[in-house]
Amino acid sequence: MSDLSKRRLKLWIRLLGVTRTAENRLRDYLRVTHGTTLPRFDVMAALYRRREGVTMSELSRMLLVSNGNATAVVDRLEGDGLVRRTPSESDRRTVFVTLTAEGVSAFEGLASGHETEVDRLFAGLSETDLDQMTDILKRAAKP
Amino acid sequence: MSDLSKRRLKLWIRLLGVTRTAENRLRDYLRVTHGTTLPRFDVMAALYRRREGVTMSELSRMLLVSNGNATAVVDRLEGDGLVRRTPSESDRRTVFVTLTAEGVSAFEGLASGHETEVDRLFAGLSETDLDQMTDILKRAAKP
DNA sequence: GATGGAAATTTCAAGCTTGAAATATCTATG
DNA sequence: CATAGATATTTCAAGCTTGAAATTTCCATC
Repeated sequence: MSDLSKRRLKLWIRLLGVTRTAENRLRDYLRVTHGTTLPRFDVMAALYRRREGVTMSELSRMLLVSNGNATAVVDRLEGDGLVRRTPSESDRRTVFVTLTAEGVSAFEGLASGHETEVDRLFAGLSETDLDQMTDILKRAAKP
Repeated sequence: MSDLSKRRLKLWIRLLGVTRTAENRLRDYLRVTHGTTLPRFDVMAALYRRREGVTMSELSRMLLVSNGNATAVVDRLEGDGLVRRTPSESDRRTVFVTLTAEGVSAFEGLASGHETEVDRLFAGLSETDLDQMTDILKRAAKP
């Protein structure tokens, strides 16, 4: 196994470390200041971006999680009135999920603090860094 | 909220995407070809690197997971005879965890395929990419 | 030597996550 | 039209994960 492949492995480990560190901090933020969780935030963020609603399948593809997972998180959010399921009229297998009004404002209450945390986490990165890294990530781990 | 902070957020989302994609593929590899899981692999990898053994606290710090999580995964690995707990002689609160001989060879059976998968996932990255990205990641998300 | 706070680990409940199986529906092809 | 395969979702069991509380042990200071 080549030196290059060893270096790719090292990079992966470092990448995982940065991601977990960031997730841990974002999780703390959400829990301490808003009593919520990262998976709930992720679902709400996806629905906020796609205000017209997404199907369960689209949602799990967007978040890169299993269907069963999407179902579970949406169930809980629905139970809390933050999200609504609307059956499709054209395809009876399909369900659209949307944020309720309450969900929209709950998300907006989380989002700016979340963005501040991300900003803090990556404060060490310049514009050039962002460009380079974006460029590199585009070539990595194609699904 | 500044343009720079918006770009940091975008980068974070992209980073998360790459990480999840990679994790999903590594999870598949471990499940399909070895019937095991990512958290078990992570623990074994940490113990393989530190063959003399680590304490439970060290382990959870290395993996960036909670103590309770480390306990649970180690419990299962211990039940399968892949890992051993040895109480410290100098501090009765402390436990050292090590791979058993069986654990070492089990890990070696996983590691090279895992490395191949990582290599595939990041095949699009040149040496320069690796250098740049490593450099940038060092400045990101300091714990 | 007592003791109060710190540190290491485990326990536990609740939530998260996966993957496989079950259900329901749709669609293309004969 | 029948039907076989594909697609959308849910269900479920098992494992993962967290965070808080409980337990035990250590250590510094009195």
